[in-house]
Amino acid sequence: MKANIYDVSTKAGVSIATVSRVLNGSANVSDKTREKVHAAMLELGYTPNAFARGLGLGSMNTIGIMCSDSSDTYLANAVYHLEHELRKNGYDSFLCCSGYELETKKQYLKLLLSKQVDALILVGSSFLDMTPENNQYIVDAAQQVPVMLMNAALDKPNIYSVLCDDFHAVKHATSSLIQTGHRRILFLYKSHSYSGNEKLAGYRKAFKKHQLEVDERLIQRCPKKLSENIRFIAGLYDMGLEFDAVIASEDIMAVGAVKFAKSRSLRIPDELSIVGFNNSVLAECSEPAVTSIDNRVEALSVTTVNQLMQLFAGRDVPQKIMISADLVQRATTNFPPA
Amino acid sequence: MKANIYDVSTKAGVSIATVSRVLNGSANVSDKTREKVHAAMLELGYTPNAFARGLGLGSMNTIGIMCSDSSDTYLANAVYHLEHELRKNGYDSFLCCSGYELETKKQYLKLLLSKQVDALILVGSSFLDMTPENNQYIVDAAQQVPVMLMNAALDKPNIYSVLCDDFHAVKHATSSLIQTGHRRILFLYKSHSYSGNEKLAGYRKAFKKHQLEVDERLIQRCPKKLSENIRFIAGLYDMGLEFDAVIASEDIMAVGAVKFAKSRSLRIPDELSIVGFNNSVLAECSEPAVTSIDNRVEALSVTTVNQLMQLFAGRDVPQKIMISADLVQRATTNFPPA
DNA sequence: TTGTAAGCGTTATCAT
DNA sequence: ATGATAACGCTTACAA
Repeated sequence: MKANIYDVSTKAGVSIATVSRVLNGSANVSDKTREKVHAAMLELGYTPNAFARGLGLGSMNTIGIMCSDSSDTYLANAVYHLEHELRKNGYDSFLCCSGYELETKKQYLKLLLSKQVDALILVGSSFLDMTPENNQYIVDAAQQVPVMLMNAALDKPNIYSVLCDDFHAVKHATSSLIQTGHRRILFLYKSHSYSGNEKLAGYRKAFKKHQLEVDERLIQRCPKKLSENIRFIAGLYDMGLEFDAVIASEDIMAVGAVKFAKSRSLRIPDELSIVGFNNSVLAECSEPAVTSIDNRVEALSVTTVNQLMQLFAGRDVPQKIMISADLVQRATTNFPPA
Repeated sequence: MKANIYDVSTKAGVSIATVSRVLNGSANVSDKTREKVHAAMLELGYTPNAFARGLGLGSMNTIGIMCSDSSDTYLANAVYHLEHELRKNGYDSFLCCSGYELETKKQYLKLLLSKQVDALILVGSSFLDMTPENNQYIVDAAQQVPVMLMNAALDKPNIYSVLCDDFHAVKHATSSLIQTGHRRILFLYKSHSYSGNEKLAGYRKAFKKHQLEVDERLIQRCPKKLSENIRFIAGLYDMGLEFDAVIASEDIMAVGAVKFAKSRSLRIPDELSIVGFNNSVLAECSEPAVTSIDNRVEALSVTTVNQLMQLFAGRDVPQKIMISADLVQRATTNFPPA
């Protein structure tokens, strides 16, 4: 039924080597033979076998994209742009959603490697653990193929990082809140990931800059699910924790803060200012729309792929590239125009 | 550097056939040899070559997932659940975002096929064109591998469909709006896709059932982008089009309707009732939260993969499976409790 | 239970 | 410019 290179060679009356040359666009083929071969291919409906090709070449032009959860708005966007950019460059993408369990991550990464991917892209800082041993599996993987980290950094051989300057972004946003008269700024974070820590450091730095003390009770780990985070924030409020502003490490938490404010009839931004993170569609959907830090997922994705292509081309590439964030002001803050 | 099956066989002092048997968990291997082989593998850090395996087996256990745009909330969720379910069954996923251009879709589908995927899953009704010739490329693809359509249907050999009963869902929602006193129900749609048509048919059917005429001006194609769709709806309103309810074929448009209502100080749901579609996080983020038709993307995804696995197992599977939708009531409607 | 050997469909290295 | 032929690393009858 399905034709292979031998069938084509017989039909065209040439050797398989010549067919292979035509297939790969080698210059060393006469126009006449090329025509003949093309005709034979067309007639037989020939499709080259990718496995055989991969076996011979040692590559199927395939990249493994790993993320914890591609249904997350931010990660979904990253995956989308990565896939797009990779395809532009002739690469297919294996998608792999690993969840947040270390063991699963290890296992899935191994699976991806076993499929002979040409490189790995790990999206999101959730892949970096604070305990170095827990990152060893990434270091090991990098012995086989280049590993690109998006929004994380790990200074090891064959590992490259492209990330957003979360530290300065949060520092700047916090500073703006302080300058507009806020002192009790609730900092909501999701986890102690690499970027989670960067954001928190930016928060602290802003207070330091303004010679203010940080009240540690204002730093809170917050659930991600909307219904839960609303309840969580309300819980803090009801326990007597006072705050006049919120910085959230994810837009969904900022939306939760908006909903909380509504439920207690707090005026936004007068009684409560809110800043989100990611500048996702969620920030827009909220009413009032949420001021959000744009960590430029598209630029990050494009850069990541570009770096990888440079690497494939044998060029020297920097181990770490930092892209600065934007602050998109909407109705939950009253910052003065820049 | 990297070990292959021969290295393992030498180190273990057995033949490659035995190594292969161990690799594939064949029963016909003595425990002792199995141990030896495992030890050798471990020592050499052996990883089987997937290409060679694929070449021998004719499959790499890989499924091609194609969607127009994985950054779309709904599609991102579908992709997430599909990938998850496929992995459970030992399959990897090639992700391919094709956009909405027919030529690109054709080209990408060919690309996916050239990678020797075991099946194709096309997510979203945007893959079905109203002009049958434009679907021929899908029919052709189905000659090579089974094609699963998620939220679309095409009655051709080796093509299977899993879809949500959009027709009845919209009919029911429209009916409920009529029963709660609405007569001028604005129907906002994105495109004339398969499911787009089903939804519209449900809308019309509800009016017919209640022996009411449909005002065609109330059926409007609406931009997807939030800022644009708010403007679009406001435009209709300002042109004098009267409506007391909105049914949107996507949550984002329903959110647009909410924002429009806010901008004109229309009370929700008293002066304007709104129903969205997909029951996505966007519906929750809105204020007030939007009543939305839940087309059960997870159930759809799981079923799609299950069907595929049945098919692989050689069992007979129905060409078309329909799953009914849920109506999730929130604050933009005042339907009586069911 | 284990081994031998023939594929699987390419690419690449030689010759010619 | 073209053709033989040896890899590539694995699976799987068929033998033993």
